[in-house]
Amino acid sequence: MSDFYNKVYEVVRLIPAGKVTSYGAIATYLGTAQSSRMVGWAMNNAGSQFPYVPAHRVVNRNGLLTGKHHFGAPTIMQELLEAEGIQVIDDQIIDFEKHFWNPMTELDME
DNA sequence: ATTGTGACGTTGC
DNA sequence: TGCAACGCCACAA
Repeated sequence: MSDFYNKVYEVVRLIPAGKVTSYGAIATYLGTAQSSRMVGWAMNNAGSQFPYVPAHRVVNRNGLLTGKHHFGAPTIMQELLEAEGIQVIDDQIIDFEKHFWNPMTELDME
């Protein structure tokens, strides 16, 4: 497993409940801001990772649940987010920026 | 080594 | 304001 993937999973696991972040934010934190797509693709294998990777807390820059189809059921992602107190309407996170969790701002001081 | 793709992002029309 | 196209990097075949 490439470190890139590992880092992605690591950061995603660090996302506190009730918070969300974007693929681009993670990519930028990892230093590969242009590889935002890679982040999403990494999540593709997240299901095989342990422990559980809260991929539902990772959305696109629009706060849209673009990857919900990869959860097995298109409703799981929204359900999980709502369970954490995040309002989701039509795959769109309400107050996205308010729930936004920036990895470089939160754990940049290393 | 080359080609294709991807849960994104940004720019242009 | 909405949709289309391009770019970009890393990984799989």
